[in-house]
Amino acid sequence: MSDYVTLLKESGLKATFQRLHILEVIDKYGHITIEAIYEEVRKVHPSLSVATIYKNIIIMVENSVLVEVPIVGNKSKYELAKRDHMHLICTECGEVEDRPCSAGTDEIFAFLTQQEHFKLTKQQINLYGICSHCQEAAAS
Amino acid sequence: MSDYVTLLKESGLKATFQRLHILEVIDKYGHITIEAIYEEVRKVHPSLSVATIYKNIIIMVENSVLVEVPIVGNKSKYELAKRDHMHLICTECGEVEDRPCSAGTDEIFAFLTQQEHFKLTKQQINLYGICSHCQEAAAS
DNA sequence: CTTCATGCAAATAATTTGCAGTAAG
DNA sequence: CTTACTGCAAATTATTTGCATGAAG
Repeated sequence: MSDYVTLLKESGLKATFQRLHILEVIDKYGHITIEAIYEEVRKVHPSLSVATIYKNIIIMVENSVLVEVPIVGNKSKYELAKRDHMHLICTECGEVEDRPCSAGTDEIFAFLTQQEHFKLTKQQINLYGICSHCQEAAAS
Repeated sequence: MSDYVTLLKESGLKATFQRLHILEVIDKYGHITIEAIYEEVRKVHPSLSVATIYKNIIIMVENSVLVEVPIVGNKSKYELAKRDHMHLICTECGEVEDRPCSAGTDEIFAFLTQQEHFKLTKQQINLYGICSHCQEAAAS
């Protein structure tokens, strides 16, 4: 799994134990808050400081290793950078799941971009609702 | 303009001077941060406290009078609740503009919802990029 | 070696809370 | 009247910063 080393170096960042550990935790959970990363990471590496997490999240977002997913009514979560996708965000349990962008949205956006003279750099499509799991739980 | 009184009452909230004032500021700016609301509002009503702004934003979001628009790398902005639309968010100047959801996206989402058994309650489509104004400014 | 990253503690910023006083309906 | 709202100050939480030490390349 540790080709995070390559990823970091290609981004001009040193591959420290702390960064690799943070990346592994994010990968494991898919989408995770800073606070949760901190709690998870310090199980293995108790001396790792919050300041280090903040500094690293910021620099890894700047270098497009990570992506911030801001969430209505909650703290932002972070995910590994990957090709465009949508988020299904459950407002009950807070889980975030990725889904491919439906065919067609690309064209719509491309059109909008040209018509608007808006230089698109990033899109975030976030669908909020109740996941099937929480719906089942509510039905009992 | 002050049919915010009706809006608030229908939502079960008292129509205080402070709330009306906050709503007018949000309407005037379209999309605005809590901090900016505070600065704007205290020009007219210097004794209005930040705590009041926070409490009111929270309760008006809960009652669907307002909508939070979380923004990557920045504080959330708030807007009056209105029918679904997209946001064009300029990463240079921070401006947010509304655009109608392109025809077609509704169907895509409806389909996804059924297929996923995900009970959709809200969608946020945020397109980040550089607005035409900032592109021109950069070209000089 | 040299540069960049870490960890700590302190500083700052953001948000929340409790409560006594006030205004809305 | 009665309930909900405001404003203040204090408490809490979140984030940032500076700097001496340590690790990566």
